[in-house]
Amino acid sequence: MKNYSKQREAILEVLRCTDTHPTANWIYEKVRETIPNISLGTVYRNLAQLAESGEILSLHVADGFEHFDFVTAPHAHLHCKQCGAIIDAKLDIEPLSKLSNDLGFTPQNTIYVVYGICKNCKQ
Amino acid sequence: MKNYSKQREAILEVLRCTDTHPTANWIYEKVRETIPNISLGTVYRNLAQLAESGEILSLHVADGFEHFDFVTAPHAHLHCKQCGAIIDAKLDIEPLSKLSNDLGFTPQNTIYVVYGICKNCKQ
DNA sequence: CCCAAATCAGTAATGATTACTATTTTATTA
DNA sequence: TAATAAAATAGTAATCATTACTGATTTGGG
Repeated sequence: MKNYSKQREAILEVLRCTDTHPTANWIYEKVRETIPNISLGTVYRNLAQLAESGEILSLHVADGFEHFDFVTAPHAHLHCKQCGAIIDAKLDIEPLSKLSNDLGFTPQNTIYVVYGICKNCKQ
Repeated sequence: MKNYSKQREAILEVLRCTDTHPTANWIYEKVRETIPNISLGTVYRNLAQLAESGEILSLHVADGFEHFDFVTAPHAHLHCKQCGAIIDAKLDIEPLSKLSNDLGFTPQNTIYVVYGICKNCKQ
């Protein structure tokens, strides 16, 4: 059902080696350094597939871009409204996925996004 | 700085009277019933302004649409990957924004999205 | 080696959102 | 009430992240 591809491997590798939360286009530019003729569509398709299978996390914040995260363990994302940075934060509360059972909802994963202003932008 | 407009009033009224989490276009269609020649751009502009001022909540989930919520108090959103429904859920944990973080981040509001499958779609 | 399914590169199309402009509305002051 | 500037609007055009499509290439199992 799911075959190996060196493109997908390279995409995962790029994501593994960054601590930011890049967009598809950023990853595309990065992967092009090793696979110059890779297609942007290929990047999108593989990212969607990896997110679907739970290997990576897809993150939608209020900047109009889809962001990706190699870390799938529950954690919070602090999104600076000014500079656009997405900062990881430890989650020292119980994940929400435990809560939603009384509604008959089967949770798969939870995204926490805190909007605000980061340290740098505040001065 | 901010003047009254009957268009903004109508947009807020539509949002106040729905328990779903509509998109700009859905709100546009609804407001057109009372203001037939309102412009879609006007709906977008006012929703952005209302979200910016904190009167409503802007919600980005993995369906490519921006959704809006009249309820600004912290609560979780259960998003069904199958039918696309967004269901409100009580938040019986301490909101993330209250948590002190040593990252120097100034939180303004937090969005909680739980992805999964809803009761109906599960059968 | 052979074949079917999966994946790809390259390109075109989609469509939610934003930008632009000339006109109208609002709030204030005289 | 009239005059004025700022804010908001309708209508339309432009943007651009993402998706869809197509014919070629790669993968994996027998």
